[in-house]
Formats: sequence, C-alpha cells, structure tokens
Amino acid sequence: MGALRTPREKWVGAGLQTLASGGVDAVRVEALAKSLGVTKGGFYGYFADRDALLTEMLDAWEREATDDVLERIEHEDADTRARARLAGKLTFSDRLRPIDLAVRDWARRDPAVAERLRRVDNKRMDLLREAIGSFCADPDEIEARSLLAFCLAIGNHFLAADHPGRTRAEVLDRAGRLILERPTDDPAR
Amino acid sequence: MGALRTPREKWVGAGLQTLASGGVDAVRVEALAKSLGVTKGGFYGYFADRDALLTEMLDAWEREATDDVLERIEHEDADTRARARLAGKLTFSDRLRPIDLAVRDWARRDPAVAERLRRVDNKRMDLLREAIGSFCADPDEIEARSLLAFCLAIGNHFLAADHPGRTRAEVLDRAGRLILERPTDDPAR
DNA sequence: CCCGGATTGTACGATGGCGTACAACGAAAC
DNA sequence: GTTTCGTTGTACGCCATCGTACAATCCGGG
Repeated sequence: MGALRTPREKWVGAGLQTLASGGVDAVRVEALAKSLGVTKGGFYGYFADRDALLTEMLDAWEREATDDVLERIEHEDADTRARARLAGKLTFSDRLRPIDLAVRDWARRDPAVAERLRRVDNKRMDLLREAIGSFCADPDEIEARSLLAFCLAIGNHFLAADHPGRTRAEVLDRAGRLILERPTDDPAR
Repeated sequence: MGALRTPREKWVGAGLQTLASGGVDAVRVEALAKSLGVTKGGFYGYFADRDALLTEMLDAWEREATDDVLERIEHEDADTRARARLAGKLTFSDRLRPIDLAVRDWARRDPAVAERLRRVDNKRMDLLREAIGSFCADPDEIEARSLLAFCLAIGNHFLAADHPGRTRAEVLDRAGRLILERPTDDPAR
C-alpha cells in the first residue's frame, strides 16, 4: 500500500494559509501544490474540485474557531470575564486572525460563507454577552456593548488611521476598557 | 473627429462598481467592457493596462471620499457634531460604502492601497476627534472613542451576528449613542 | 526482494484573461 | 457626400488555471 505522502490535511492547511495571506481568490490548486513541493497530481484524489477544498477549509476553520476554542475555555475555571478574554486571545491569535479577516471579506460575496460566519459570530457574541452581562444589567446596553467590542476587535484590523503620539495598541487598550468595564455611572457601582 | 463614445470616466465608474460588488479581483478589462456594452477595443486607448485603471479608480475614490465630502460639509453651517454626522452619511452612502469596504480588504494586500486608505482614514479620524472633542476633554479618551466610533461604522458591515429580539439598526443606534454622547461620569457635566 | 496499490508527475485540452495589431466603423468637419 | 481621425470590433499570441488521463514512482506487506 502506498503511504500518505501529502494527506488531505496538508492541502487544507496550505489552503487556509493562502486564504489568510492572499484572500480566497489566491487559493489556486497549482499554487498550493507548489507551496507543498508537489504537483497537483494527488490533489484530485482527495478533492472533487477546487470548491470541495474551499468547503473543507471552511469546515476546518469553523471547527477550530468555535469548538476548539470553546473546548479549551471549558477547561479553564476562571471567571466569565477572564474566559471571554481567553476566547478573544484564542480567536484572534496570529494564526486564526488573518483567516478570520479573509473569511469576512469572502462572506460578503458568498452566501454560504456568510451563513457559516453567522454561526461563528453568534457563538462569539454569546461569550461577549455573558462577559458584559456580568457587570451590566440593561439587556439593550449589553447588546450594544457586545457589538462595540466585537466591532473593535474586527474593525481595528481594517482601519489604517494613525494616532499621533500614541500607538494603536494604547488606543485599543483604552477603547477596550471603555467598553468592557463597568460604566462609571452605573447606579449599582 | 470621432466622438468620445465610451470615455475614461465610464471605465473608471464601471471599475468602481465592480470593485464594490466583487472585489478587486473581479475588475477585469473584458468584463468591464461587457458591462458597458462594448469590447475592450477602446480600453487601451485610455489606459496603459489594467493597473493604470486600478490606479485611476483609487484616485477617483480618494477624491470623492475626502475632498468632495469635506467640500460639501464646508458649506453646511451646522455645529461640529452635526457636520460629523453628515460626513458619516456621505462617506458611508450606499454608493461609497461598498467601495470603501472593498478598498479595505484590498489594502491588506497592497501597500500602495494601504497608504491611500491611511490618508483617507486620517481625515475621517480628524472629523471624529473634533466631534467627540466637543464633549470630551481627555485626549486619550477622545482618541479611544474616535477609534471605537470608526470601528463600529466599519466593523458593523463585516459582522454576521444576529441580535435576538432586535434589529442591527437598533443595536447600532444604541452603540453609537454610547460612544458619541457625553460620558455620564464626565465631571464637567 | 518483489509486488501491488496508493500517490505523484507529466501531458493534454479547455477556458478565460491580458495586451497588441489592424481593419471596420462612424460622427464631425468640410 | 466625402473625408478624416478617433473609437470600436475582431483576431491573435501568450500565459495561468482548471480538471482529466495515464504512466512513473514509491512504500509496506509478503
């Protein structure tokens, strides 16, 4: 029996890497093969066509971005806020973040991708609601703050503006505290 | 003398439209020609190549997104906040917003585009700082709120999450007020 | 050490996009 | 109506990519 020299997962992995750096249009079968040091010969043994690879890439991303992250968080017995923070760290790791951003742009043009992204984003919003709900009672404000926090985490990477005299990280930190900390006028303070 | 049947501006316009709906990779000379009801025959009379068109598209967008908007705002003699709101309306009009989003993704892969976007975003941030500065004294907080407002305006369109029992517009409204209104703990209130 | 089946390389035809060359066309000037 | 010159259509060569077919290769089991 011949050995698995370039297994399915390698194609999916290379596809995700390329998606992250060049967008979905950069995911070409032959380019992936070259990046793996082989030709496309074996590709069609695993995948019916390029679309099948794209689907499996999304499967892998969706699983890694939700189940894997949630599973790792389950094992932590920190409080809600700390777990939400960990989720953010995992979700927007150097590995997953560029994929996430590429998927968002992709989703704007492909309804099937948009549907997947909706599922993923909903799970993330659930975490945010839980975290913000720990210090905020008004459901409308929880929703608004959750959206703000999420938009900050995403929009940040699509913004090119400078912050004279500050680093982006500094501004980001201040903005995060504005959203994720108890509102100063909270009568329950 | 032959008349200008498909002038430069038509190619640029069709290019921007395609950029908005399909991303930069969808901007193909022959597809544009078809959408204009001609063949690519005339294209190369105006543009050296596809790249030249892309550059002119960016020129047109940058001008429309900054100078044109600012000029129209100058003529309004409303207060700072109202002018900022108008700027938002113009900047994120149904026509310009999809182009804006496409440019943001494009900028992640092309440094020249990123540089243009930086110029545009900086002008927008200036407006936001001015508006938020009208009710907030702390420069660090002005910066943080400006970033939040901008991220909300952009990130919103890249997010797929639902808001059970609410519309996105409702949540957006509440979030906007959270950021753009006087902080309730402002000692100067 | 050889065999067999899985994996890979190579070659192919098809498609689509780029940019060029030139002929056909048409509106304006006369 | 004819000329004229800019605009447009058509045809071409080139290259990248897709998906297919098949031969070459490789590795583990016998």
